Amino acid sequence: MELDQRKVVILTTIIKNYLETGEPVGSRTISKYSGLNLSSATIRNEMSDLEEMGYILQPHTSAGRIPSDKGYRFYVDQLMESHQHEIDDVKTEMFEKVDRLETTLKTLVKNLAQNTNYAAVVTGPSIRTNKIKFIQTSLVDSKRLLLVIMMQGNIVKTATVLLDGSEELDFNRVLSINMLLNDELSGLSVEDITEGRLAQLLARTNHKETIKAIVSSIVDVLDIKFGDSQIYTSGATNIFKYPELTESDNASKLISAFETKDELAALVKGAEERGEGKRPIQVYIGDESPLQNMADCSVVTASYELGNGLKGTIGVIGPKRMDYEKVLEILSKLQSEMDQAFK
Amino acid sequence: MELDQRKVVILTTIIKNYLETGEPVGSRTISKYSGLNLSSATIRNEMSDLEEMGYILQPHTSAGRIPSDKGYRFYVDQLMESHQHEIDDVKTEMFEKVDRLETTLKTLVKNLAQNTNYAAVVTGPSIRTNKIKFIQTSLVDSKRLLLVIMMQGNIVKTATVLLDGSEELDFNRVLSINMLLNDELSGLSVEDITEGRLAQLLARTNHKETIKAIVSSIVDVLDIKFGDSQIYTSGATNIFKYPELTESDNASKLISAFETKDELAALVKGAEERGEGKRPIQVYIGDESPLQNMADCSVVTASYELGNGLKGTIGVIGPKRMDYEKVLEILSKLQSEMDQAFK
DNA sequence: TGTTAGCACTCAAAATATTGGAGTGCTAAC
DNA sequence: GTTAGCACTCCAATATTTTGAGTGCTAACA
Repeated sequence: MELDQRKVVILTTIIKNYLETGEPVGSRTISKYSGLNLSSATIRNEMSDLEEMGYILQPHTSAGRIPSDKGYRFYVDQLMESHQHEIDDVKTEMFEKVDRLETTLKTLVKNLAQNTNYAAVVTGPSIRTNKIKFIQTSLVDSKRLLLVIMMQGNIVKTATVLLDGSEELDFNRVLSINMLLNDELSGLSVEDITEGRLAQLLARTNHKETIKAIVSSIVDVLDIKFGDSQIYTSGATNIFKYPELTESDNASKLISAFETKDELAALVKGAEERGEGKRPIQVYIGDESPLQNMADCSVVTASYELGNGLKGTIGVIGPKRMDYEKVLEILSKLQSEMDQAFK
Repeated sequence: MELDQRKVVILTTIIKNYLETGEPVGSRTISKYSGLNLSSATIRNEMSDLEEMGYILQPHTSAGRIPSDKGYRFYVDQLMESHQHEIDDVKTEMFEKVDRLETTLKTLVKNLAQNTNYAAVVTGPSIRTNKIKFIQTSLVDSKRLLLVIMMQGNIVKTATVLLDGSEELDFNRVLSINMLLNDELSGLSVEDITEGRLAQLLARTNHKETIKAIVSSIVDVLDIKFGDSQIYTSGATNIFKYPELTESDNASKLISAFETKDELAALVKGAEERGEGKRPIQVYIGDESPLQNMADCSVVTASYELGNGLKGTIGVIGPKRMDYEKVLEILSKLQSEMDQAFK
């Protein structure tokens, strides 16, 4: 059977109506609002076809129809087509304009949640692949060094290094250690700090123990798992606005995912990687998402790039009957707002 | 009417039973489990008295009784009495043993939620009253300084200072600026940084614009509102385990409080201040809590002290039928664990 | 005088029955 | 190909009944 123009109109009408109301849509409703001027009986015939083709389904006999995942997929693909220019715009360059990335991301995620009325998640660039700009240590007391690392994009990480006290340090020695560290390590990412590098470093100093402790701290701070990578969420409570996400213990599971964040991080990062080379906005509908908990949700992700390989992701999580059109629009709007913020 | 021994036993039995089951308790149950060897009829007479006195109430005629807030209050006060030694123990000194306070607090709050099955919240010491240990700035590029501040308790804050470029800086100039800053500001809290201080500082330097920018950054970073002060939460989803907190849109409100955190911060801080000079553990039952959203909850808070005026609070939020005994116990246990952690 | 058995009564919650209406599929006529 | 009409289905809302836990009161008892 073929999906002709009339069927497309009917399918779209069903979906749009269902997005608004969340109730199954009956033939009479479509007959009235599709603009096709067909009687409900005719519509019924077409709906029967659409159901057979898998685009819509009945929750039970004698109920109206609701879109299936396949139906949503068709709708979203169509939408992506017609918003192509906006979508391609999202990828943007804002490297080095960043001053307080953290603050910006927090604001961003908040706006996103408020504007969409869905839950929002934003990840900052991964530090694992980010490169060290400079390193600085300073003496806190006889057994402690304060370690400050600045990464590309002006992201700062700090740690305290505990010393065993076997090597005496003073201001000048710390200064030379700093010079050595910067000389050897700046421009590298954690992944670049190999055994070989370390050996090379140690060959150039008398303070071997101290250097060992510092480097191990550096790796510690930067070599963190998914879960700990910068991830901000907002609007988790928005899911309470959609009954289909709240029934039984769905709500509990979803909220829990937002509380622990690592599942979310994996989801969003996964989207980023899978999106490699593809369009920068991706939509997962229901089961398409890799997460069990999200089987009743749709997830829309957009990646952004700060340049120099620093990438992050913005995501919106809501019910399957999400207002996809609005979400796509907002994602591209936020992009330009971020541009403003980093001017 | 007097609350004699027998009435106390009955009241306690009602409360304990209700804590376990969450269901109204009837006279027959008490007759069986109180150990009093009285018939249900006698118990009924006593319950009638207890109700008149306001310790218990009936959700509706011909239902069993549940504790009123007054009843809970009586029970908790009694409990506090018998656990006095544990409770007084909670106040502890761990100043300067702290190495990564942040990590510890995160672990603490997680443990607390897991052990109690309630929601947990922990606040770090307020930075406003914390004193500066040392300050360090370093040149990032011609228009940017990296500012690192270490506070008492080895809490580190960083910021980037934007310069207008009117004053040229080099390594040695930054060094002298650092010395000056430490000389003038270390040992002070933000509250101590007055106009007078600033003037005094400026009198000693040629880099007036730079110093102004730096000090304003320092104040910015440290002089933050309640909401931004260190606050960690965990186990918000535990509230789904208690139906009485989930019905209608209670859950939504509670979870939302956990998401935004500032209300929570206010609650917990408030407890800390109101607890000034009193016992270090406090219990708020239902309406006793200053927060609307928490009217159906009980909140137990304990304050800890790192010494030198650095105080924080640990809180547990759960249903009114909270296992108060267990919570009090766990709070004192966690305290000793923290001691261990900081050895 | 305090305790208890017994009984009539109450009321929420669970189980069951009733109804209404939105929606469908099918058929026959246009 | 389109449509009116009709019998049929089934959810959801409402009403009804049943059940049982619990109460208060009274009268008898130790």
